Amino acid sequence: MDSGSHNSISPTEENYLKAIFKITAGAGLASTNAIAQEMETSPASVSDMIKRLSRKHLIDYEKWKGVSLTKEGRILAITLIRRHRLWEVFLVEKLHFAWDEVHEIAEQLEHIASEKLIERLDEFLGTPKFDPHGDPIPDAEGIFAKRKQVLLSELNALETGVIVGVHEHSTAFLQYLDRMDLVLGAVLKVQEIFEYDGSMRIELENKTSLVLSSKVSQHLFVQRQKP
Amino acid sequence: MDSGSHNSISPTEENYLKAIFKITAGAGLASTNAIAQEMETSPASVSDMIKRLSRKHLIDYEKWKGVSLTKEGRILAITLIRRHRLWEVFLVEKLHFAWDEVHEIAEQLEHIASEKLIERLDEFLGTPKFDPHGDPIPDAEGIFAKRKQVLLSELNALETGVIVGVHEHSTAFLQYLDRMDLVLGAVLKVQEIFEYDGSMRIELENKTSLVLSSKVSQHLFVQRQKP
DNA sequence: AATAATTTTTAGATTTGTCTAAAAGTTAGA
DNA sequence: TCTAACTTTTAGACAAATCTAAAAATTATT
Ligand SMILES: [Mn+2]
Ligand SMILES: [Mn+2]
Ligand SMILES: [Mn+2]
Ligand SMILES: [Mn+2]
Repeated sequence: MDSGSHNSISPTEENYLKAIFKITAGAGLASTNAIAQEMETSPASVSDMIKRLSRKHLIDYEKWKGVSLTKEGRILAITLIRRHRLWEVFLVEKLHFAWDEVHEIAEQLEHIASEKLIERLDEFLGTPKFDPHGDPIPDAEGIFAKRKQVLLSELNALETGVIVGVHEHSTAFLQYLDRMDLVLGAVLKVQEIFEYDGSMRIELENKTSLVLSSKVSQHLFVQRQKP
Repeated sequence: MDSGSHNSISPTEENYLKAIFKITAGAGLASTNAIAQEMETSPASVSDMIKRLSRKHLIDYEKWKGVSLTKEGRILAITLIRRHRLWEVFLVEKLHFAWDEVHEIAEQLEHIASEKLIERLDEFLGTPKFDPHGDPIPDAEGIFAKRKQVLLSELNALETGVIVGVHEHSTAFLQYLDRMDLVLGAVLKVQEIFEYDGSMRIELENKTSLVLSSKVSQHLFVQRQKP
């Protein structure tokens, strides 16, 4: 169950590990301030928590230097991400939640402690490789699926792509995409790119034509389609 | 969301409300000692918690007198029971857990706060009326399904009954029942009752004959079958 | 290099939930 | 009724997680 230290870990500690993983992208250093911002808490609280996580050997830490995850800490963080994304799949696929409604609930569900539960859930869902936002779901060994993807903004005129993920997870963005039928799996063709403001005109399969701001095209992941 | 008081309620507080509901069966008084036993904690801690719950108007309390749930506290307790039992159905029906494995996990899942989640789950499960142990699941208005049931020990010789629930939820008992094929829905006929120790011989549909101790027959709920 | 700005840590409080030990109140027995 | 047994409450401590304010260290600027 508790891979490594027999010390139990609280939901709060788990959230810190996830935050550090996110900041460091798995390896590298996270600053106190960056963690405080990610956790929406004060730097002083982060300093306290850093000591706790360090005592539990979940992070490496030297005063004034920033922190990095230990192997054990990284495994735990990836487990958390696996749980979070599997629950998101469950909420969307089985309970028919919209993709902008699931994050908050998964944020709670990810802390349910039962290895068997998550493996059964994975099986029940058909071992999905990506969550409803297109983010990869690490397998039981912690390996993330990889995929050739680029930002929509990197496509050139006349190129075709399939939407496979979002680079921003805000409710506002997700609801905007829904409204525009820019859902995962949608195929689009870039018609023209306006140098003036970086916006682009695209066409969907049903011939709908849309103009997307550069902010939108920079937050959508697509897979190039060779014609 | 928070029916009534805008004050948030912690998982611990929720567990206390469930304990008080269980002791009082919805109405009546619960003593400090009884709550301490149910919560597996000290009477001193219970005294502290009683003050907190009283301040939040979830229980009525006068020193030295014992506590009772307010309307709001009772609604919350029933909501918890609803969540717990719905999750147990999910774990058994969808994730194929055994009935003796689900309590601990449901004990965690019941604290996930999202009204929409539980209503969607209910729908997904087909609005079940009873959980895997035969306990009634209150509906969204807090109404428990009722059912004519008696303890197996109340049946007379030659009477027939269907197993509909258990009156004890220990792992040992549930696993014993599994081993004996005494599962929910099993039909049995009382063949004879031994006055010596109150044990009874029963026959299952597949003609298996078993002798059950009085301890077993006093912890199994059955529905009488008119022949 | 000296100073200013920023980042990080420490100090001291607070809330929640728990504990043990001791005091206070209630109930039951002789 | 008076004492014994019990239940319940209070007192005082502690760990987790947070906060604000202040001190210390680092980094950037002149
Ligand atoms: Mn999410
Ligand atoms: Mn996601
Ligand atoms: Mn249970
Ligand atoms: Mn149950």
